[in-house]
Amino acid sequence: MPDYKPTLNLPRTDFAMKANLAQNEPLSQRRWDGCGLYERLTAARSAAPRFVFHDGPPYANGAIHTGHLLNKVLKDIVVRSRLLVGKACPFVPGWDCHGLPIEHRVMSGLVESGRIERLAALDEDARRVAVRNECARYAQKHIALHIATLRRLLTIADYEHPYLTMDPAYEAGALGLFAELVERGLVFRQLKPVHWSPANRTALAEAELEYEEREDPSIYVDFEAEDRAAVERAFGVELDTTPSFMIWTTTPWTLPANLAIAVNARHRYALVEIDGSTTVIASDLVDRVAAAAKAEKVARLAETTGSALLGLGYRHPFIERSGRIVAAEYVTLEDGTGLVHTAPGHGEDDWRTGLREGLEIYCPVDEAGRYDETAPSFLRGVEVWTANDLVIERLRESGHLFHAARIVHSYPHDWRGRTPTIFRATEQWFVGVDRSVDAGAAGGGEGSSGTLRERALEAIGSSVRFVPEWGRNRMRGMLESRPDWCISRQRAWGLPIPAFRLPDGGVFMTAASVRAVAAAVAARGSDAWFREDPETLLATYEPSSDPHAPPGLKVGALRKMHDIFDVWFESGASWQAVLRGRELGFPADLYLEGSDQHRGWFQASLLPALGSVGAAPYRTLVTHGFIVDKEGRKMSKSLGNALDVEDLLRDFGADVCRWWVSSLAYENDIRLDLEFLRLAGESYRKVRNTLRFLLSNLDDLPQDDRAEAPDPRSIDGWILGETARVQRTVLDAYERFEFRTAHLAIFDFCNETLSATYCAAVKDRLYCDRRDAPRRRRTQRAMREILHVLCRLLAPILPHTADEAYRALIRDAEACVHEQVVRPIDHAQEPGWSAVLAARAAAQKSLEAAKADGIENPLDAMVVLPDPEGRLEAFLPELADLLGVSRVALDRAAQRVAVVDLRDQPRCERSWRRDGTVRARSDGGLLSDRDAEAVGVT
RNA sequence: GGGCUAGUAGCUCAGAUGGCUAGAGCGCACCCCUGAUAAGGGUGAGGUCGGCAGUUCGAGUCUGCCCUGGCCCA
Repeated sequence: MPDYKPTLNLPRTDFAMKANLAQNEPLSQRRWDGCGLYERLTAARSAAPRFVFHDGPPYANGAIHTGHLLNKVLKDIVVRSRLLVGKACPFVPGWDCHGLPIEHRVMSGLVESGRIERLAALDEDARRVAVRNECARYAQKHIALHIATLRRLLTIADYEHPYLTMDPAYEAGALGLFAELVERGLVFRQLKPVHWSPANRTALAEAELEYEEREDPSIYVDFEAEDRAAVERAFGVELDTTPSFMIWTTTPWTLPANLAIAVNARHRYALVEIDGSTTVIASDLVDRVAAAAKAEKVARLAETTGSALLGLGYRHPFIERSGRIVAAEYVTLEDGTGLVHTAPGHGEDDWRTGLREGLEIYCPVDEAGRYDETAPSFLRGVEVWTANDLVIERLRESGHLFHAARIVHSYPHDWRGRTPTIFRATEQWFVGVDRSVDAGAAGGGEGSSGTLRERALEAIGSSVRFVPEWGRNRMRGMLESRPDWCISRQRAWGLPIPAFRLPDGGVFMTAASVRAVAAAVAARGSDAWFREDPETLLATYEPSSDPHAPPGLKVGALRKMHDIFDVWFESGASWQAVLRGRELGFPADLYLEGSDQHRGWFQASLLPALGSVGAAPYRTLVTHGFIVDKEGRKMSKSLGNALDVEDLLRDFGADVCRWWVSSLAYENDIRLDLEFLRLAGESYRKVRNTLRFLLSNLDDLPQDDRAEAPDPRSIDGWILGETARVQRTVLDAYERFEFRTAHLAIFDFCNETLSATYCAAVKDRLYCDRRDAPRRRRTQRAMREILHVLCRLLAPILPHTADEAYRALIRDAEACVHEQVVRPIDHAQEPGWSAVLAARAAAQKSLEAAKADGIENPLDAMVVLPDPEGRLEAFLPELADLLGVSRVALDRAAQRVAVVDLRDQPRCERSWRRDGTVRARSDGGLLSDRDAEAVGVT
């Protein structure tokens, strides 16, 4: 029997089945970098419609983690899908460089290495510059690491020219924006309590605190009511003595700053007689207080609600001053008395309450932790820690001390000296959200007036698109309740707030002076603030032309102040410093970040933009969720369930990671486990093998082969119609940021439409038809067209694989799919195909059932399809291939599919089909007519 | 404690305006192919739709409460 295998047109391609991504992807990356792909695209699309997509700056610290992977891959799919439709999509990656985490790290390093001692010899400014240099180096190092990994992730961006918030041009942009806000009257100074280290005379951030056990006094204090009758009315009783309000505190030293007592309006409060004193305590806490004080006689006289107590007055126990009862939600029944001593200068909650109630933010404690001149005489000059006992003694003497004990509790300490810290009100800079924007100020600013809050609510309510839509509601809630924005920090590593101290103790900073400093910073970086004197910094400032300059201002008499900006202010200025500064376009079409940025960067960007240009800096906000582990728990290093991105790239490859990302419902939490990536890898291989099968059958198709579109009733006409449909679906999904829909459409197309249906059906003609048979060529041309479409549609998700396949397709190793634009493809769908596919499904079930009768191979069968309306007739030439059987017949009278056993009929030794034409040929083999013709025998 | 959000087969997800025996892919099981071969094809088994009440002729889909996660606040 002749061996016919060599006469077949079997598949051939260099496109390997095994992707070897970890090894080959870096080669792709190098090839793209080598040809300057980003720059080439920028140049090629310079006149094209632009999609302005602005990157939010990750913090320049640590390594790229899985959250970055998610974020940056989603962004890259956006960029590449816009490039695919011919748009220009400049994408400048950014890094947030300043801030405490880096400064903290650097300081720890300096302490450990002992170099901190050497810095101590320097003056204040020189020390700051030295620390800043270290910080800058640290940031730079991590940015380089980030970029390397992001490149390895196959993201396309202007990595040669990233924006760094520590670059002079950026800093100047941020200061310019700040000047606008100053000009519009949105920036002001106000006291606010911060964590303070009396030992080091410095403000501390939350991260610089270490909580340690500490023993403190625990005292219950009676604050005498001012108006007995009012209390009687509140409780509906008559009394023969003036009652008091009982508070509990562990910081007696803050009592001199007491200005109010807070209650929870919803709780119940009791008027009690307890060991001789008549006082008010939360009903649920009476027993607890009595037990703590070992009180013997406790009698409840009456009860009322917290709201009934609001507004009642009391006398301060040792200062000539009155206070009143105010409401606060944070008052709980956990401990104490349910009445909270409130000192707006000594606590964050107290401060908020104070602002709301219009209380003074009073803080009689200086930076060394000693009372100032405003304190009562027995405390002046005394350290707060010593004051505790003095205060207690004074309360005891005057009969206001109900009970005193000691308590061991967790208390914040300065991370360096391990000394206890206090809350102390200091002057801070704020951007006011409820101040009306001074629209008349020079420089304009469109839009109506209104406050930042009003403008923000309006912007996100109408002019910004949210994906997912619920982001709008979430952000609205946050904007409605957000406080004024405290933009100052007392650190070294940051952008200085360019304010000066006047000789009279006042503060000098105007829009014009900020702009002058911005010019200096633009030229010499923000280190200039620490290196230069006020005259140099304000070289371009002219007091006589600044209407806001204080009279008689002498620049030489100014002293620099040393607050720096909150890093959120800096990153929030990116639209100004980058989009406008580099003329990339404003506002941005898109910001895409994790949903935590509804409070963070989105707001930090929105508020200043509304305050200066009067418009939101973005048109659309897309947010994604957070990576969690297999069980849905937060992923973190400390929990030990974090996955390393470098490991993932090595073990799975960037394309597989990206394929996984594209499959996600990214707006929710995202579970990640090695198992999921393994599954993504399998589905990736399905796509890859489909590409490979298509490519491997084009080996002999002449490059210049062209022909008219195939008959829509042919299988090739059908597949081209399907291809067009998939392209529409995928492009539409990309457009709407529904990458998952694109992923599914592509996968389903590769898996079902192509691999299981089309490719299986056309194998026979590809392998067995004469090489240049019209039917075979028609299929090859269809496959080539499919590949052109598929490579492009895959390019945003699988940059390496799509490019690899594309280069194999057009047989040009230098080609690049990423420079290609989507192909117009318009093939009509022949409506009869749905009946054909339904018949195919029915036939497959019948064939499966026929296995029981011994017909295990479909090529041993003929299928008779019922065709009552004759709808299948036009497709008859393709039906046998489509069903994978040897023959198909149609029967108008039949009700159901019939499978006919052909095993007694001769089988073609070349095509293995029993199509009824098989007979012995001149070469001695058994062949069908088609195969005899292909081999050239008779 | 508050705002937003999620909980549907082992896994990832679909399931406008409430309406037939709740869908898809992967995985799994069984079978076929051995001319896509560390590939390919077919068939099939898997779910009390987080829990408990309620509204309704009828609820995965509406309401309330609860449980378990996530983000942001307090």
